[in-house]
Amino acid sequence: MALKVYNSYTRQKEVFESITPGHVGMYVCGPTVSGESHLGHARPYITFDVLFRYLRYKGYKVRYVRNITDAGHFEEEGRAAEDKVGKKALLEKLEPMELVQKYTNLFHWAFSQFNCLEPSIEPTATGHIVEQIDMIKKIIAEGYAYEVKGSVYFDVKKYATQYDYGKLSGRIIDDLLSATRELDGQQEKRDPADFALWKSAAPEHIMRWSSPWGVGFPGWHIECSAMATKYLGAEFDIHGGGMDLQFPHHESEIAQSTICNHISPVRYWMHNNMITINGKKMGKSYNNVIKLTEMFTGDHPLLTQAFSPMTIRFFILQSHYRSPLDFSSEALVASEKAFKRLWEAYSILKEFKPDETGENVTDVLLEGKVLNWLEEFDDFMDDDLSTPKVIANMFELAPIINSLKDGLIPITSLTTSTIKLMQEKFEVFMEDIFGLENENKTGNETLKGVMKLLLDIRKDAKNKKDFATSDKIRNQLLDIGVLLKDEKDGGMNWTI
RNA sequence: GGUCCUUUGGCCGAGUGGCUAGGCAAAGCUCUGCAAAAGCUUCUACAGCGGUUCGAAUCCGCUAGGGACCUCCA
Repeated sequence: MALKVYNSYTRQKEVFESITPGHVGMYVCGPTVSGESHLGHARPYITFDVLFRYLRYKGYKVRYVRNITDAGHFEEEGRAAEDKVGKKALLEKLEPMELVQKYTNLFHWAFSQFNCLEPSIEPTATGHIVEQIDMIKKIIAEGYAYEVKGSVYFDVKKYATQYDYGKLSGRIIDDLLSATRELDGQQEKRDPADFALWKSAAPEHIMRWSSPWGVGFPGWHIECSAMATKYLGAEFDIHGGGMDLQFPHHESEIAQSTICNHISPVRYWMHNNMITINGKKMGKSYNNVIKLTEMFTGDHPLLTQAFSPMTIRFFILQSHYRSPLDFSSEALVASEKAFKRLWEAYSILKEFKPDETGENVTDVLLEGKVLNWLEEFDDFMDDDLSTPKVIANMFELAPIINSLKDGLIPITSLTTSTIKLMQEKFEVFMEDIFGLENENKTGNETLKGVMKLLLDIRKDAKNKKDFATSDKIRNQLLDIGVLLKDEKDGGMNWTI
């Protein structure tokens, strides 16, 4: 089956066909490193990490470009231009690049916790000022930008006469052009809908570069256009990002690149929906953010406990990326338990020795069901990354795995090849595609030795019906977070 | 105000007109020294009203609630 993705540009699911067979160019808008990443940021980077992993699974060679926005851009056109990064740096008495480095490191750390693969290229805006200036020059030469007092603006009105500005975001150009904004400096622009390509820098502005139009800094939208063009070409396959970036950011990217390269830059625009908290989007402007470090430690009034990176990753995968996802501690707790149960079943599955069974099916019905659920893994992913459905199927299989282990279902019910397929599919989807990983810290050899000793003592106690000792060991271990489970055959299991 | 989206059982969330989504919680049972885990079973919902249809959570309309974007935002 062919992969289908929802293209925001055409507003429908389309069969994915890459421009260059076997290769995919993918660009995702990265973080602005002027602050700490919060829960909302986890969604796009995990979503597109799964897409990246799935494309590779499908056999594509993928160049995944995700930028770092480290050049502060103005907060609002026309208003006194403020360099976000520069401004905060003053307050914290740090060099701008020191701050950028700090938050970039933190970002990298958080997303490695999420087991996100590193992008193929992670370009920084400050490292591509030259490319951005070149691109602006080209746009001016093409006649779609004009300079005013050291700033350069894109001429949206002119662009709209030939191209469909507003198509991606469903904007009506006349509304945009007639929109009136009571902002200072608005007079500079020929039309309120015009956006800045280059802003002249006020003297107090720390981040500044020389340009043909004077000292200043690049507009926000131009960095993505410049870097995407440089590393992926004039036309590339996938551009991803949060829905809130559709307008004006992505709309403007299309305009800039189209004028510069004479071709619409992106084949498939993909946008993830927002994470909400009490029904409201999580965002700086709403003052309702929960930072990732707070999620990991549980140190936030809205959190009843700490939540591990894998719990959060699983929580995000349990909903479809284009649906809004409402955060609550309760929902995270549910995901934590669900993930634990699923991973446990997966671990059990890994231990199966399929050779014990044969090629003679003793339960045709079950065999058929299992095979069907497994086949659907791929179908569901092909259908615009329906991760929740894949997970639902995994949960259909979990009781079967557990029953096979406990002997409630004879192992001979399924053929060798089915067991092997199940093992293979679970491994590929859980680990390679979903990027989930074991969080148990049971790998330490010393700890293992100590635990073996404790279990031996407890087994002896149990055999002597010394339940006081047996329970003491179990309860005290539970107090420090080690869960003991007795098994049917008298064995014992433990997890942290 | 404009554009668009959304409203599913106690909670979270899939849902392509006809077939049990799934998870968490809760209850009962089985297993068990007791637990835990596991297994089985129960709880069967689609905001309201009207329409289309043999048949609608799914399509259309109206009403009500919620949200996103229009300004930095993933």
